[in-house]
Amino acid sequence: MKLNTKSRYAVMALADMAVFSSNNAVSLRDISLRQGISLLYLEQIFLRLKKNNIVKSVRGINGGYILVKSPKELKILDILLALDQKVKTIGCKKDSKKSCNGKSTKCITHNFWDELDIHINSFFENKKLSDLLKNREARI
Amino acid sequence: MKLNTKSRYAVMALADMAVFSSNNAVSLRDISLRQGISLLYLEQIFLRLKKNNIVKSVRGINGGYILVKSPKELKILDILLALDQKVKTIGCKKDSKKSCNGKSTKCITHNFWDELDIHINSFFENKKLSDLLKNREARI
DNA sequence: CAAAACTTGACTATTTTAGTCGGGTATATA
DNA sequence: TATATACCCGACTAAAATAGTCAAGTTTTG
Repeated sequence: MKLNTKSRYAVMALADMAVFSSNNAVSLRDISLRQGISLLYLEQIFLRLKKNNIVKSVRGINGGYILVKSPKELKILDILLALDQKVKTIGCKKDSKKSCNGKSTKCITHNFWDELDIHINSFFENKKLSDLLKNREARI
Repeated sequence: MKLNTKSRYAVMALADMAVFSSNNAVSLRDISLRQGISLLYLEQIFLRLKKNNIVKSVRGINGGYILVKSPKELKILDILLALDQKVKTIGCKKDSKKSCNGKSTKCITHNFWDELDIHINSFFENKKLSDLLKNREARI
C-alpha cells in the first residue's frame, strides 16, 4: 500500500514552501533544487495544486507560488485530494451490482474496508501542514 | 492509495473460511464460487498463505485448507505480510544515501510518513479476522 | 527586449497489477 | 486400483498505473 510520488512530492514541496517563503513567492526552480524533485514534474504537480486552490501563482521574473492558506490551516487531506489521491483502499462500491451489492454473501469484508478508509482519512484530515514542520530542527 | 486485490481477496477468502468451515477443510473451489474470485488466482494466493503458516492444506478429494489459528487470534496484519503487502507508504529509507539521509533539508516530511505507516499498521495489527465477522447478519 | 518563471497538453518508458496457463502430485472413495 | 477432485508451483502476459519528459507557449520584471 503505497502513496504515489505525486502526492508525496506535493506534500514535500508545500512543506518546503512553508519553511522557505518569507512572504515572497517561491519558485519551482528553488524547490526543485532543495528537494531534489524534477522541475518538469513539479510543474505538473503545481498545476493541480493551483487548480484546486491550494496555491496561487505569480508570473514573470521573481515569480513563483504562494500558499493560499497558512500552514496551520492547510489540511494534508486537501493536498491529496488535489492530486486525485483518494483514500479508497478498495474498488467495490455499495451500490455496484457487480461485486458487492449487500445481498449476497460476497464482500463479507466490506465494512472492514470502510473502517480502514475512515481510519486513514481521519489521519490526513487532522494533520495540518504546520504539523510536519515541528521536530525538524535536527534535520536542518 | 489502494490495497491490491491479492491482499483483499486473501482477507475475503479467509473470512469466508471462518464462516463456512465446520471443522472440515474448505476447498478453493467453494470459496471461488461463494466469493466470486478466480480459482486460479486463489491458488496463487493460498500458496503464499500456506508458506507463511496462515493456513494448512489437506490434499486429495475432500481436501482443502484449514486456518492454522483461530479467527480470534489471526491478525489481519499477518495476512497482509504473507502477501508482501507491507504498509510502507513511501520508498525512502532512513539509511539510504540517495534521497533521505537525515542530514540535508531533503525529506523534511520524513517523520510524517513514518507516523502514517504506524497509524495504518496499528489498525491492521489490532484487527483480528473474527472482528470482520461481526455485524454481518444483515448481509447474509 | 531578454531572461526568468509560470502554463498546458501530449507523449512515453517502466513498473506493477491482476490475473492465466500448463503441467504436475496426493488421496479418498467407488 | 482407477479416477475424480483438490492442492502445488513456476512461468507467462495483457492491461493499467506510475513517474516522469517534451514542446511550445505566455507573462512579467529589470
